[in-house]
This record gives sequence, structure tokens and C-alpha cells, in this order.
Amino acid sequence: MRDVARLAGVSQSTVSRVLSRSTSPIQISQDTVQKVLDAVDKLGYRPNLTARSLRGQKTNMIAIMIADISNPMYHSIVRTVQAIARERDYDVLIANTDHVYENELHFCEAIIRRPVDGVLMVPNHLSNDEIEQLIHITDIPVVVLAWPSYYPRVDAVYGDDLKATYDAVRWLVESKGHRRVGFIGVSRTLPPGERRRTGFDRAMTDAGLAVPPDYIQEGDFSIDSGQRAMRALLQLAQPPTAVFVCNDLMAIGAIDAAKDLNCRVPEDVAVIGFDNIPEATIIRPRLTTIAQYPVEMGQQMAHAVFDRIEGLSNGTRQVFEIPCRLIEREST
Amino acid sequence: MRDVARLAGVSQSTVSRVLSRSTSPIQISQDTVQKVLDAVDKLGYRPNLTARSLRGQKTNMIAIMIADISNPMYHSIVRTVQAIARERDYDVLIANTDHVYENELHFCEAIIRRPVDGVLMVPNHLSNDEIEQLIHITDIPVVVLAWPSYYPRVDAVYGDDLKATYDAVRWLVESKGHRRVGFIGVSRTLPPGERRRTGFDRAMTDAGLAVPPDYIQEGDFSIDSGQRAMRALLQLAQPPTAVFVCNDLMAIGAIDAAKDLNCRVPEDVAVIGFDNIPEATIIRPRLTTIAQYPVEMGQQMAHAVFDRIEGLSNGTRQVFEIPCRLIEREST
DNA sequence: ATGAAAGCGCTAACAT
DNA sequence: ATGTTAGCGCTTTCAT
Repeated sequence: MRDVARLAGVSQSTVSRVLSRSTSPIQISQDTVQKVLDAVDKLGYRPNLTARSLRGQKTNMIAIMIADISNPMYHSIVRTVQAIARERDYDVLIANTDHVYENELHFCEAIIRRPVDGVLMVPNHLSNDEIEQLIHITDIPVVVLAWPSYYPRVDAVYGDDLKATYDAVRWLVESKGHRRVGFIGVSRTLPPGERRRTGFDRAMTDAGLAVPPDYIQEGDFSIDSGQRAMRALLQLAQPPTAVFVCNDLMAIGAIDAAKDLNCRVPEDVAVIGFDNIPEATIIRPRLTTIAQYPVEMGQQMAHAVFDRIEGLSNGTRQVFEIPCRLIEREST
Repeated sequence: MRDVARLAGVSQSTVSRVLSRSTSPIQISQDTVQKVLDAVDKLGYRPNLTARSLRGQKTNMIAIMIADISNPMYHSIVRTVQAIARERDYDVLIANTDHVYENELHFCEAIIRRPVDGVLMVPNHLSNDEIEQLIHITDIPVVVLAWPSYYPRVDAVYGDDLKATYDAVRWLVESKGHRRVGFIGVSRTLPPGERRRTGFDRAMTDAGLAVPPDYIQEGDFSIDSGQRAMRALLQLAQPPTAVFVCNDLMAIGAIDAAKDLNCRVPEDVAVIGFDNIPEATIIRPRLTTIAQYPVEMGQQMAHAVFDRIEGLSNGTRQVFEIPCRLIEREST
């Protein structure tokens, strides 16, 4: 920048003014602007954003922490967020936690030590205290993709998966006539795991149906774990006739395992998933699933942070529900 | 940091020394160290990495540019790179280009303006000049996942997909007896598109087999585009009996389209993919494909940059071939 | 309309 | 072994 100033025959602060003309009220002569711009061109000069960040308390960067880079759900979210960020000339730092608590902590630590202007995250283990602390230390707007109750003072975008699960299970029982319904979930220590399980339990209770302990299997979101869980279910003396699976990846694995055991889907066992990832329409039978709307989620999250970053939204907390919807295909 | 110094009753530079004790030759009294550490603890102080970067010319950050966040191939690469980076206390900036040239350029621009210590990338459009320029401006080590010939002075990790394609097509013809072989590729402006197409053409020529122009279809790596391409192929008056598909995602779409048209795979049409993503073993028939080894690729790439960052490797360019391998399953 | 100067939070000579 | 000082490349008062 000094070089540019020298070449243009102006002071370094003038160069700075020309280059960050966003701060409007100051007038610069047309002539000077041109000289500076020419010099910038000639030298191929680019401002150093690290320095700008240090000085300006504005990094032009936001961070997004997702839970699983292999889950297509998050791809749409990330893509959407990136697109919105790009429009505003922000870079996006992506972190992937693989649902591991230590990684979530590490992310917070990284943000504290290398501040950004805003944070989006899908916290699975982080306590409210930990998030509060992050905000307190960094004073950065945070928006979570999570049920708002967990993080009471943070903007939240969420899908009502408890209700969606409940409704889907009741539908399985009432419209589809199933009485033996199994469940492939994930650890209840994970908020979605807990909620979907609760939705399931309530639906079964309200339907007056008992669920043998063996009918509840636990996976880890992966195709593999879905296969294992389904295998366990089908090898029971009296296997379920329908299985609610907590995400599509596991549901895909479950259907695969069923086929392997010569079990027809949906005739012998019906399967319903969660997420509505693109693959759900590719496998056969096409997967019945509960759709989430990742593009909308990404949009809401991004707009929520940027509104705060730009001071458009003040203190009041924002909460957005993006409803889920059952999509019936061939697996039920 | 000043606060810590004050609380510990030492100078600010002493705090700095204690905290970045990596620079070994300097001795600090045990007592001082303790005082500083206590103060750090008490204040919950964390160094600001932005400032450290600005001053030290070391950011403790590397960037990775991948071509498609939806392609599971890249997930393993990213995960592996992240793991290795984490061990060394580096953060990873992930960028996704969706195979778009402008996004690749934007990435370079972003790196120039916000320097990192090393860059990994999967360039699809970037010319050698553009990469040279990036290196010239930033003086950062760059390693690419690409054929070394494109970027002659940059460390490269690559799979020999031309040969793998050639071999697979010959195998289709000689061992499997196919004489009408179709091809679903991607734009030849993309290096892998060009190479795989070349491999295909050579194999067919060497086998003495003609390829009608209609047998060559072009997609964009996505499941959808694979479906469309396969539909076009199967609606030909004389459709191919085997189709080589340039990636698994499109191959999955292709198989789906074949089923839709009541075409049996592999009896009526054999399909072979490329990548060996996890889904390849999930769909039915299980996909015959050419495996790439993303974990190894990620490891080599990461080690190559870190070796340079840490000065372990000097000027001489490194090149690693990670061979591909045909995995025969049920779709051929 | 422009320049001079201070300082963002840190590291690394250079002193002592 | 520790303190003093000079920047890293920028933005932003404060002067003029």
C-alpha cells in the first residue's frame, strides 16, 4: 500500500480511503482516485485482509460449523450460505465436527482465537453455557440450527422434527395399519436423537402400542450403521413390520440390509427416513421420508447473521421454524 | 495480552515468549512462566491469531479448494487433511467451486488477500499461469490433486485415470464381450473429462471398435445428468450393451434410468463407474467401478504441503501417483 | 480534499 | 532472564 501511495504520489491514508470507499461521507477528488486506481492496477496491489481485520474489527468472514460433511442435507445449507456470503463479499470458513463434542469445542476455541464477524452452527453437544461464553468472549452474532429452547438467547432456525416424527409414526400405524414398529435412532445425547425418539415414543404410546426394547436400535447416522441396525431388527423372532429411521443415510442402509436378508420393502417391512436427501429418490424402492428444507434453513441462518452484522436487527432474538413434511414414496 | 502482563507483573513481551515457547533458544525462569500461566488462566486469555498472523507471517491455516462438496470422494480427502492439520494445530479453510472457473479464480483471489500457509487444490480450469501467479504473488506452497503435466512446477498428487479408463474399457470388450460401448462423460474442458474420454477412445480404437457419435453423452457429475444421459443412450435405435460412466454419481443415475426404462443391469446394459464412493455398494445391482483412494490422496497432499511449510522439503518438486483399481461388482 | 500519526494485538530484534 | 522498541499492513481520528 505504501508502494501504491508512492507511485500515485499521495499519502498512504489516501490510498486507504480510495480503496475502502464504503465509508461514504468523505470526498476524494476524481483526479486522486484515478491516480490511485492506476497505481493499484500497475502494481497488481491487493489489500491484505488480515491487516484490515486486525485494525478494523471487521474480518469479512463468517464461520459455519456443520455436524457431518457426508450428509447431503448440509451441502445445500453450506452452498446456500456461501452464495449469500459471496454476494456480500464475505468468505466462509467451514468446519465439520462429525458429531464429536471435542470438535465442537475446538471450533469455538478456533473462533475465539481467530475472530470472524458471524457464526452459524449446528451444535449437537455444546451446552448453552458454552455458547453463551463464546458470545460473551467474542461478542459475535451466533445463529444455530437447533431447537431454540437449548440456546435461549441465540437466534435459531429449526425444523419441528419431534412433531414430524410423531405424525409420521401415527400415520404408519393408523393409515398403514402397522402395529409392530421399530426405531433406528441415534444417541439420545444428540438433540435430534432425543427429539425424534421422544416423538416416536409418544406416538406409540398414544396409539396404545407397546414397543419391545429390541425394537429400538441405535446407529450413528451412517449407511453402515443403518445396515447393522436393520439386520438386528430383522433377525428378531418377531421382527417389526415397519421401521422409523432417524435419517435417510441410515434408512438407505436399512433397506439394503433388508434386501440382503431377502426381505421385501415395503411388503415385509416398511421403512421411513428423515431428511429427504437426493439419494432418497434414487434407491429402489424410493424412500418415503420426512423432508427438511436445507435451502430455506441456510437462507434464514445467513440472513439472521448478516442482519445482525450489519446492525439491521437489534437485540431481540429471532427464531424461525422451517416445517418438515412427510413425502410418501415407495418404501412404505 | 497487556492485561496478562500487568497481572503477572512482567512485560508484555515476556508473556509473548512464554506463550510461544516454540522458539526454543530463549530461557525463561520457571517462576515467571508460572506467574504468566496463572494470569492467563485467571483472565481466560487467548492469543489473537489474526494479530499473530499479521506479525509473524505465519497464519497456522491452510486452505483446500475442492471441486464438488457433494462428491463423497472429496469428503474423505477433506477429512483426512483436516485430521492431519489438526495434529499440527492448523485450521483448514475449505472452499467449494462446484467445478466453476469463476469460483476457482475467486479462491485464488481470496488467498492472495487473506494469506494462508499452504494451499491444496483440485483445479479444473485454472491454467498453469494462474497457479504460477498465485505462487509468485503469495509465495505459498501449493499442492494440486491433478495430473502433474498441467502444473509443471507444483507438487502434484494424481490418479492415473487415463490408463484406468483404458484398461476398464478393454476389459469390457475382451473379458465381457461387449462390442457396443457407450460413454457418459463430462466436458473435455475439465482435465478428468478429457483424460477419461481419451482413455475410452484409445481403448475402442485399439479394440478395433467404432463408436457412433450418439454413444458419447455428456453430463455434469450429478445423479440427474447421469439419468438423462442414460435415457438418451437407451432410446437409440441400437443402444449400447455397456456404458462407461465417468463418475459414480452419474453411474448411479444411469442405473436408475435404465431400471425406469425396464432395462436390466447388467443383462441388457452393463454399467461401470468411477470413484468407488460408499453408495456404490448400496445400490442394486452393486456398482462395478474404478476405485480411487481419497484417504491416500489427502494424506499425500497434506504431507506435501506441511513438508514445505516446515521446510522439510526443499525446492524439488514432488509428484505422487495413487493408482486406481477396477472393482468388479454386479453392474457388469 | 489530503496528510500525519496513532494503534489494532502480537513477535522479534535489540538492549540490559 | 527480562524489558524496551519497532514494526506487520491496514483504518481512522485529528489536523490542516
